[in-house]
Amino acid sequence: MVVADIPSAGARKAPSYYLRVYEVVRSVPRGKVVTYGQVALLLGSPSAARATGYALHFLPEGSDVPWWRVVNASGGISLKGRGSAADFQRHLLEREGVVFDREGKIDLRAYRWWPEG
DNA sequence: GAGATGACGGGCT
DNA sequence: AAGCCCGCCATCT
Repeated sequence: MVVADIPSAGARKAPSYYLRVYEVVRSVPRGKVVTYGQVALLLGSPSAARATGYALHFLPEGSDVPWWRVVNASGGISLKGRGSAADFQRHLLEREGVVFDREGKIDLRAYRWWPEG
């Protein structure tokens, strides 16, 4: 499924949770990252981390949403099971200057981004 | 409306 | 440190 296929995408009322996830992710500056749970928190649903990941799951490649700037709470990449995809995300982040440690994780204390600051 | 899904998170072992 | 388990959520069938 692609973003254009999301039922609520054309609704005039409040954007679906998915669309709001995209908005938050789009605001993450280059070289910075946020976690799934963090996005959920910013949207007012502290426990919707899973739904957040599910939302990015539908993102098409040509999207203007920098999905690769979203990592899990451990500072690691969650696209396991999709092997190449995980490597791709890491590549995109490194390209922005994000450094991974030997465990394949990044230092959230240094890269985590919050709105308005 | 019930059951299944998934790029999560936190706690416990 | 690495798994395993269970709770959470928005969505899809």
